[in-house]
Amino acid sequence: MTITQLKYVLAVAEHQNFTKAAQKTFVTQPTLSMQIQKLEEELDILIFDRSKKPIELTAVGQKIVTQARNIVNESERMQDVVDQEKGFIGGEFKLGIIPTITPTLLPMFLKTFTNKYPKVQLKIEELTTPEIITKLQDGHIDAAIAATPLHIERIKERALYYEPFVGYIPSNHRLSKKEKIDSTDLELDDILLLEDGHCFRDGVINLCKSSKLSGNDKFQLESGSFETLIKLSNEGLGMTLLPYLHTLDVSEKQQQNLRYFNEPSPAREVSLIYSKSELKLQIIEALHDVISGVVRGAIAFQDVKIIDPLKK
Amino acid sequence: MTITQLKYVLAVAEHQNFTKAAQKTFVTQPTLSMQIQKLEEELDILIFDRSKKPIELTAVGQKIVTQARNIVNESERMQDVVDQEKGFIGGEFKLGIIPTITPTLLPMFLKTFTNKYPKVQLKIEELTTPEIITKLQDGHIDAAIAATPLHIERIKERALYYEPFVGYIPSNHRLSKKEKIDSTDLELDDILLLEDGHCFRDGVINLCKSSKLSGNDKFQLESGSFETLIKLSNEGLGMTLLPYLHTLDVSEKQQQNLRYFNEPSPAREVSLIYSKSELKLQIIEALHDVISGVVRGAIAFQDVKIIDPLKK
DNA sequence: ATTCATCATAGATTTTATCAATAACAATCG
DNA sequence: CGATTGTTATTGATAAAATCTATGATGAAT
Repeated sequence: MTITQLKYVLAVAEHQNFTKAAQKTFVTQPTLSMQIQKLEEELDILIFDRSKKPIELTAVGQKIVTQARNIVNESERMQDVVDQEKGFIGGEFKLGIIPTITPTLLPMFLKTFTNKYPKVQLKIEELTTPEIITKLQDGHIDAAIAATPLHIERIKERALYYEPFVGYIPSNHRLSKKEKIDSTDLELDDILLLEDGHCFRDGVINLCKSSKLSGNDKFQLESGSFETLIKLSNEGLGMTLLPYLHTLDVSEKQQQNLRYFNEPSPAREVSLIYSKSELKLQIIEALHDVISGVVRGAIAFQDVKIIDPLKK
Repeated sequence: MTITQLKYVLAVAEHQNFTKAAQKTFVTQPTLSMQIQKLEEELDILIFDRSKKPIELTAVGQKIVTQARNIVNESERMQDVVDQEKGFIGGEFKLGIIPTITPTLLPMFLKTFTNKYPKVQLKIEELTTPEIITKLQDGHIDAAIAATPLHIERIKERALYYEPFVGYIPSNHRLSKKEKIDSTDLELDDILLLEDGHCFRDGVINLCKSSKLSGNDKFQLESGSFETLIKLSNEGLGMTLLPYLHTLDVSEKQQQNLRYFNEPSPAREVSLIYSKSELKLQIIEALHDVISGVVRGAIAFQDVKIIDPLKK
């Protein structure tokens, strides 16, 4: 049994296809076939059921894959051990970020980080929360930035900051007169939301439910960006909710439409999350320090009430 | 990095000598040198300090060895995973036993076990408790039977039975008249003990201390076997203490010299202990079931008071 | 029936691990 | 101080293996 063989097994298990797995592992398909056969022979058991289309893991195969992940993870951590001892912080690091955070947060810390840790090659990918979770578990990304708490097994969370929601309320809206709004004021019907799949949407829906209405969805426009939402809102189609950091970017004129919540302001917790296997922990800690340092100045709310991003 | 290379590193780290490590791993010394050099090159760090005699691990080397143990352990568990799924219980299994348990317990369960699990090749080694601890941690034995609790990190304990101490008191002894003895009756000066290194000895010393005397060692005979102790005791050199199972073997005449303790009788807890990595857990469980089943009939004491084997 | 997608097999090739022999080095001893 | 011993490193040869290209086999889809 070799580590290489185990990596091949993981690749095939993931893609359910020898040919694709071969491409991903940069070898030819026969190489994969042979090596996996050798492993199956050594363990004297079938890992894959090749009669099914697409190919499937056998019952034992499932457990073998789990154990293989263990071994491969541990083996990849060897370089971490050495790096840590050398005080070296570098190498490729894949970071996932949810779309509602990227445009505001990324510019805030990216330059600082790459300056401070020039040897780290950050590969940033915009992903939804569910995508992040599976990719973390499969080891396709090293860490991610998402709204928490997620309460997911084998995923660790390290809070970066707490970001309050802010109401964006056009002048013709019923709440426009209020200087500060309250979560009990919200009615799901007249809030413009991001399209489905964004966890920010779920958080907001959850927020409304907890106050008043349980949403009859007769009229709803949904968009993928806050820019669009603001424009729609200006057209008189309803209010919307923005994450605080986003409000720093809106034009001066539109700033007047912002209405903060009475404290405790509803907020989302934004965390750096990563697998419990804690690969590349040095880089994760470096990221955490840079980001929370950079954000600390920008957000200074006292009392917030965290909204659960997953509860539906 | 290959699993083989990691095993070589572990072997050299253990023997502090390439030549010996090569013999233990059944390859030639140049093979070891080369493979370890390759690994050092790949990680770009020195694992061994070859200037020291005998050879030493570098600081990073220490951590690499720890991580290598992880990986090698996990990789060896792969076969376990398969075996478990197949319901197969077999293979080589190295079991350590402390000398004060072997002669009585081994005959009780060995035949039953090998009959029930003919595919397991038990390799039994008699070892002292400290030897067992290091060998468990180094992965040289799979499990061991010893007096517990040990309170050692990374070692799990599964109690097999509780074995009371029994006094062996020759007719001329001051306690001979009593039908049942009490731990407060014991005086360290007149108890014959096994030689140093046997944890049974430590347990007994501890027992006395907790009652009366803190031992001025002006007169002490020490032996390596209970047989000898009994004979010495018969010569009038003092009483001794025997573990209960051992008393089943003494001659009828000598049975009359046995004095049980008032309940709660001091006792030792005997456990199957194994590394937290839980390799070959199926066999460990099989062993546990067989042994505790076989002993259950032999020992039927109600109330015992466990003596700590390590507290000094 | 033919095509397509997919995995297995065969034989050639390259890479790698291992070995035997020996060199290099350091410590020890006479 | 040189010889000896115990140790690791180096070298070149050999065996083992991993991988590749080309092709065969199989089953599903057209």
